Amino acid sequence: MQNSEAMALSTALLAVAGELTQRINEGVLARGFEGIRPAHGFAFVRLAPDGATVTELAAHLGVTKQAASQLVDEIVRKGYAERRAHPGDARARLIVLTERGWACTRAAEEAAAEVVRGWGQVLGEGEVRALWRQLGSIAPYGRIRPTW
Amino acid sequence: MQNSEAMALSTALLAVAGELTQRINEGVLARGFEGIRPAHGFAFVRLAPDGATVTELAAHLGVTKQAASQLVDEIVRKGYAERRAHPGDARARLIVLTERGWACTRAAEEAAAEVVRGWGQVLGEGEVRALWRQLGSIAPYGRIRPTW
DNA sequence: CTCTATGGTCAAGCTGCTTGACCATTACGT
DNA sequence: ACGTAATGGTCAAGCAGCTTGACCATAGAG
Repeated sequence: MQNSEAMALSTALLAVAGELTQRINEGVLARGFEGIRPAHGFAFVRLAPDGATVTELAAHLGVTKQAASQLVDEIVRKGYAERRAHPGDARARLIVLTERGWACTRAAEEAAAEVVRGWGQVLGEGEVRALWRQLGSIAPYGRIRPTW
Repeated sequence: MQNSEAMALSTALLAVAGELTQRINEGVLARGFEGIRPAHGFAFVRLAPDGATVTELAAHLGVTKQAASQLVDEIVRKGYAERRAHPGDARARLIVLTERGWACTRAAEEAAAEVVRGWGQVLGEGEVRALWRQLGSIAPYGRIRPTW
């Protein structure tokens, strides 16, 4: 594959990713969750299963732990998460989603599903699943870099 | 497709996009083009064919024209582009890439090709082309939003 | 039971974006 | 033509989110 073709593929991927991010964020805001930015969504993804420490969150987001701490301040202040004592390490705090945080996460899933349904109308269900499988097998582990 | 599946697909897409952006940027820097950020790359894409005005660039990047103007200041100062008189509109200026700007664009294409080759080793050439076709048909027109 | 490493926060600074104001040129309405 | 509004662009100030640097509390290693 030629370099220019690789760049065309890259551009298409980044365009789709940019639009997806924007539409999910708009969908979340439209469902009444104010003051939420895409970076918060990436944080929620990491917090959702069982919570995480500030340091773990920082690694997931690819920022300093100070920045992650500030982000946690913000979502705590807005009622989406809370800091709890960490079981087994008195230094650490476990950040967990509140019920409102979970509701926000569900809203993001709904918004994502809306966008993906639109893809399904263009590509068909089978191709969307193929896309999922392909992206899943080339996606890096663990970390998401919301910076570009 | 369930909401949680749509979110998993979205997460994979965004993870791939984030890694791609990072790797392209690293590749460009490694080829000796300093002081370049991903946002510059998105600008170069718009400037490459025939140049563009600041306002057009702002629309492409999804930022204010003041921000686009500052970005142009920066890439002009670093020697990647220059402002020329606009033929046919004395208010406007046409921003065009310099030879160094073109060299940087080619470096970005090489870096993108490296990443895509890696995908080819996992998926195979045919699937990568399928990915390209699928993404191309769901990509939005014109604008890229480098904000999330 | 020191000594070092780790989790977390506070404080200050920087960068890239925004809003607001303004000038030059163009397009429109009469 | 001519005056008014719209458009392209820049200057200036402010702000939000990130960084670096310093620091404290607890954990783990010897």
